[in-house]
Amino acid sequence: MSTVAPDKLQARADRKTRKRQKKKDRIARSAMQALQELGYANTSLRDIAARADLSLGMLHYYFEDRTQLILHCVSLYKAAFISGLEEALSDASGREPVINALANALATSIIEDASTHRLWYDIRGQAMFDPAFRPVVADIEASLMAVIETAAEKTGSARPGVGELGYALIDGVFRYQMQNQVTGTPRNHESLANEMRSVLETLF
Amino acid sequence: MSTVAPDKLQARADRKTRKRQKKKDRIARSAMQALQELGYANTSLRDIAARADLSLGMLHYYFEDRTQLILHCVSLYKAAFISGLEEALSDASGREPVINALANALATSIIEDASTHRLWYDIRGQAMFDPAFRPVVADIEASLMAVIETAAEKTGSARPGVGELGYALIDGVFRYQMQNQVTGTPRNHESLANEMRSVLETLF
DNA sequence: CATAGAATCGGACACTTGTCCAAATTTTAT
DNA sequence: ATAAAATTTGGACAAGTGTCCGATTCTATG
Repeated sequence: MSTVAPDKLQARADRKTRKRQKKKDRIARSAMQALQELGYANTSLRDIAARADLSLGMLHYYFEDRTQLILHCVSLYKAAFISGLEEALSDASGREPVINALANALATSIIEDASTHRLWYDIRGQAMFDPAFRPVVADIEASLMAVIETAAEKTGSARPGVGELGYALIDGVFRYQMQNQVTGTPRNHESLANEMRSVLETLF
Repeated sequence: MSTVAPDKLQARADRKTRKRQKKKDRIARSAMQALQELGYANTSLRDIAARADLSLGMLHYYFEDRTQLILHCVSLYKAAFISGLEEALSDASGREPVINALANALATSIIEDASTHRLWYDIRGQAMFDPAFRPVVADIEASLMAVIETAAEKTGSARPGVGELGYALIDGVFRYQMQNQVTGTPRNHESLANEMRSVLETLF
């Protein structure tokens, strides 16, 4: 029947699915624009399609439904933010340098990606009501705790549970900084980093 | 024309508006049930009407629109939660008692009113996208910072900005505790209070 | 008791939503 | 070049939304 070897067929199918993945990523990145601006509750598929210059049917062709599309967007957030933190941390060693690296990376992200984080907090809140979002949220939070944990180890202040508690504390400050950045009182990098540094000093 | 004295008329009008306020409160308290369960994005006026045994027109008769109704609900949250904290704090004096009172009050509220706080965090998140919610949110947050501030004074550890930073830190832990309570791993009062106490010890 | 005004109801209204599909177009494989 | 498959389109569709209003019932006032 088939005129080509099975492994050829396999490779071909793989190429297809990889290409499809890339396309999904591109669509999701476009969708992010609308989601970041309008928020989960106020963004319709038509908003996304319009801002991304895509037809409505396309979204359904690449994503099963609205939830799957948003979930994909959140995964992209995770990849970008977490790997940025890990990189910043990997370059540092010694207590003060590690604290500085973390504080600086967080402050930079507040200034550059405030509206991305705003969307993240929106989705995390939705997960409190819609269980469909919980696995992705739990996954991201676990990664963030792991980042805190390695930072704690690098500063020689690793205690049991420091990842979990540290995440909650840092997140509280980080979210509040984001809120001020978005709703009225933006601060500069130095001010944000200083505040975060003082928190990390008492944590580690 | 009028056969009664003007102050009589005034008193009558006042009684009317007071009665109307009470009714609005009662409706809002009923609406809370639906909102707490379904969240801001997934609660329609029909959900509210059904669960509160009210007609759809009633909601429009007492509240200008959906936003006003939800805003009223959030105000009720503020009144209940903040006054509870203030009361708990007013009974205590001396460093350890104050820290204990605050930690206990917060832990109790996590256990008893987890889904109310879940709604609060939902609304606070909405405020990041819809400016209509920001004044109420800012008002509540200011009250919470004031509570932290007085607690700091009572423990003799008042520094400039302790209310703001303290709020961000405590809120981070409080929200995370709420999340665990709601999505899977509920803890008992002692465990919650202990964690919060250790945070307050380092803050104050 | 009569009656004006408030309170309540149930449904109409215009609009938006997510989902889906048949047809048209483009890409790929033979 | 031709057939087959993948992609893209534009719109249809039903369900759900907030808002609003005429008709009805209740309540208090004279």
